[in-house]
Amino acid sequence: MTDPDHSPSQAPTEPCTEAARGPGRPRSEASRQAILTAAYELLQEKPLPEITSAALAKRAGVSKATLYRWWSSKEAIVLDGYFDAIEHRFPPPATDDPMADLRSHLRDAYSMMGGPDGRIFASLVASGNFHEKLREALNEQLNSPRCRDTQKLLVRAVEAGRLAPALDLELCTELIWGPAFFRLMTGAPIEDDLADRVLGMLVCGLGTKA
Amino acid sequence: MTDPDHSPSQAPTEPCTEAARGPGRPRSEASRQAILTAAYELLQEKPLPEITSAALAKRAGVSKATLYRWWSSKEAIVLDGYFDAIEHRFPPPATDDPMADLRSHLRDAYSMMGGPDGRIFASLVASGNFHEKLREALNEQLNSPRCRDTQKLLVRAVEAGRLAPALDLELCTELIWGPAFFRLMTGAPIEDDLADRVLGMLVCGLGTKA
DNA sequence: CATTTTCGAAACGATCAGTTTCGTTTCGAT
DNA sequence: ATCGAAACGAAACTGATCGTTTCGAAAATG
Repeated sequence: MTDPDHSPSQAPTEPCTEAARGPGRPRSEASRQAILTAAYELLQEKPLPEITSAALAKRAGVSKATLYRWWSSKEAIVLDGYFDAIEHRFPPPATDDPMADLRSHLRDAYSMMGGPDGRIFASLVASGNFHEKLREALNEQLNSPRCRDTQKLLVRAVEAGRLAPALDLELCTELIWGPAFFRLMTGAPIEDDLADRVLGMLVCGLGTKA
Repeated sequence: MTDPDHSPSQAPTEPCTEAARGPGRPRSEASRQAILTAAYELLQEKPLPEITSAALAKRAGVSKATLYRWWSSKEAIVLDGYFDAIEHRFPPPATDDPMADLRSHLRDAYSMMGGPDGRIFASLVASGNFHEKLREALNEQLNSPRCRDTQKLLVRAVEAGRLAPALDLELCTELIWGPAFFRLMTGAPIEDDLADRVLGMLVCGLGTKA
């Protein structure tokens, strides 16, 4: 019978970041980089389910054996490649104007979501629905940190008296990011001015101004 | 190769409800229903990619040939099964209180999203990322109609003076539905009171009260 | 130089979507 | 009644991809 495999063997996903101390041939750093690069390149060309381990190996110029020696699954490789590529983008702004920072942060995020990396992100999030490991990694390494960034900026705006005190920060974050997720998942484009429009409408509220 | 363009996609989705006109054995309505029911049952048990056509056929008590005689793909079958099951749920409310209607509409939607049907919806939306046909069908037959419902209620609330005039209805809708999509895609639960909290925060806005 | 480990090539076994074949069944039309 | 067109079930069949393994050769360390 089929059983939801869920890797019986504990994942060798442990990619000894540190140099091998023991004797013997050390891991090839060149291959590692080639694999991560190939993964990101392929992600730009096709959604995750259409990326085959064979194509990945071929693009990277390594064998499949090498892939599975260091990663537990195709998903793990591709995710690493994505993280590796986008790791140092969009550091949260930190000027002395909290609202400007918030707007700038949102613009960065929405700009990313609207471009090629957004499509990649969408395909990863979508795949997360079918691979709990993938979803968790995505949440822990991308979504949660980004949401924390947003919340820090929100807190600063509240402290500066620009936003209402006692805000539900988590809900705020979801309202802010919601439209991007909505469009990502429905396939609608994310225009350049969307971030500003979202922020504007959110700050003002839908209600009639008293 | 035989003509790959069997029937233009979604056409066989709506098979003759009436008896077949031409000669020959008419289509088995029992099989059709059994297939749709089986599809919905399987969707409740596992995400779409894990549903095999063989399992679908077995559950419905039909042969795979019958499946593909009437549907063009596994996705089309499953989508039909889902639509068939949820078709007549949650008609948009229409009392004389626009804001109450809006709240009630949102509660219904979020309640669905938070339950088993929401998980199914999530898996379908996620799969839509990898099947353009599926995404389009989902948008046309579910997302767009629901958003139109929301917008109608918004318009009525505006006309009643309960919401600000000249609202960007599309953006409003995305803000309203955004948090549900966000949670659906990150795997976070959707609590019973989320709809009210979203609506409350949206109507008031994040800004400091003037 | 010996040890240890990697690497590439290829093969393996399994699964799945979708198609085809074939013999049987069903029903409308004659 | 009966004929025949089309639907039906069972199962074989395509063609593709998957994760994983095996094996010998290459290479880096001590």
